[in-house]
Amino acid sequence: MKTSDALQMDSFASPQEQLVLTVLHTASSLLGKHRMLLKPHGITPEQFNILRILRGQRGKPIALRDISNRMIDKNSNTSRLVDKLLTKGLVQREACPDDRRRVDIVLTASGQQLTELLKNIMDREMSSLGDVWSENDTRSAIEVLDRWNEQQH
Amino acid sequence: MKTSDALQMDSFASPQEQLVLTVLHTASSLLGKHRMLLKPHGITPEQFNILRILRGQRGKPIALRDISNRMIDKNSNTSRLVDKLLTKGLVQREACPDDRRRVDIVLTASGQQLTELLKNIMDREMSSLGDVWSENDTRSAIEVLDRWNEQQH
DNA sequence: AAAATTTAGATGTTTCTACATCAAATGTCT
DNA sequence: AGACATTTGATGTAGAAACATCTAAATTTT
Repeated sequence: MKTSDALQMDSFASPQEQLVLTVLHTASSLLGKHRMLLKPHGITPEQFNILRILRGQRGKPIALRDISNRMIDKNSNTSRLVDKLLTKGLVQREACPDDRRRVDIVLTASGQQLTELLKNIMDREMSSLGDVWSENDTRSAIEVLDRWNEQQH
Repeated sequence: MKTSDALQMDSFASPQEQLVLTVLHTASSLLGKHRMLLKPHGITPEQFNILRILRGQRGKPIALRDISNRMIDKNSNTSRLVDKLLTKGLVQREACPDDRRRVDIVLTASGQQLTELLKNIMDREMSSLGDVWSENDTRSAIEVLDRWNEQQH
């Protein structure tokens, strides 16, 4: 359902307002879909975000701080999200020798296994988007959105 | 900061994945900005969403159910959000004569006043987006995103 | 080196979300 | 009409976000 229909709005103050609402609505919808896909495995999208970051490290430990910096939602409380993953035995904490304030995180074997499984699920979902979004359209939409992001901070 | 820089990603599996992450990141960033703008007035973006819907009614009562349908985030618990607005004296509940299950909501005078103030703030914010987003680019980005939304449900 | 500042992470608190459940009113079906 | 299903909204609850605060360790300043 188009955003204007989903929100039952028949007019917008400006195309810019419409884009803002469309982005917010699309994000909420995408996140809902991700939540649904991950739920059977007891993982939230926020937790998966961390798993994906750790996977990108290919075994190299990464400090909690650096995980935070790479999160989609910078407000997420990475400390407590990692706690959840720890409880599930998916990640391990390691003391950081050269800076004792830091806490390094790595995937455990079962964490790697689950992450691969989830990544396959998510990749399949992403690749299905190719049917709706041509590469050109996709790139131009990215460019438009990022133009706003570049202005921030 | 561009999304790829903000997330410190140097490559994406596909442009489609990049767009998904860009949409999520942009939405989080937009929402953060809105939260910041509304905070001095004790209103969250979710609450403002309801105020904006009520404003669109121009005094005509609207059932809680219909507010839910028009919310950006369909998961929002409209019942409890309206409670917050009630406590602040911004809205009023009214019994609905023809269907006693329903609860109609209207803005109070002070609710109208605050909503106008907040709408001015948000409109000013939106119109500043015109500097980054040309009308053509904006329309095409909306079209691309909505193409995915149309596929859902 | 001592003092002051900054940084990394944990934790406390309040509010909100996500999800399930519940009760009452309405609608449907036979 | 009576039984069953659906709709509308409220509410209970676990967990997460938002925000502030706190401790320890490192860095900078003087």
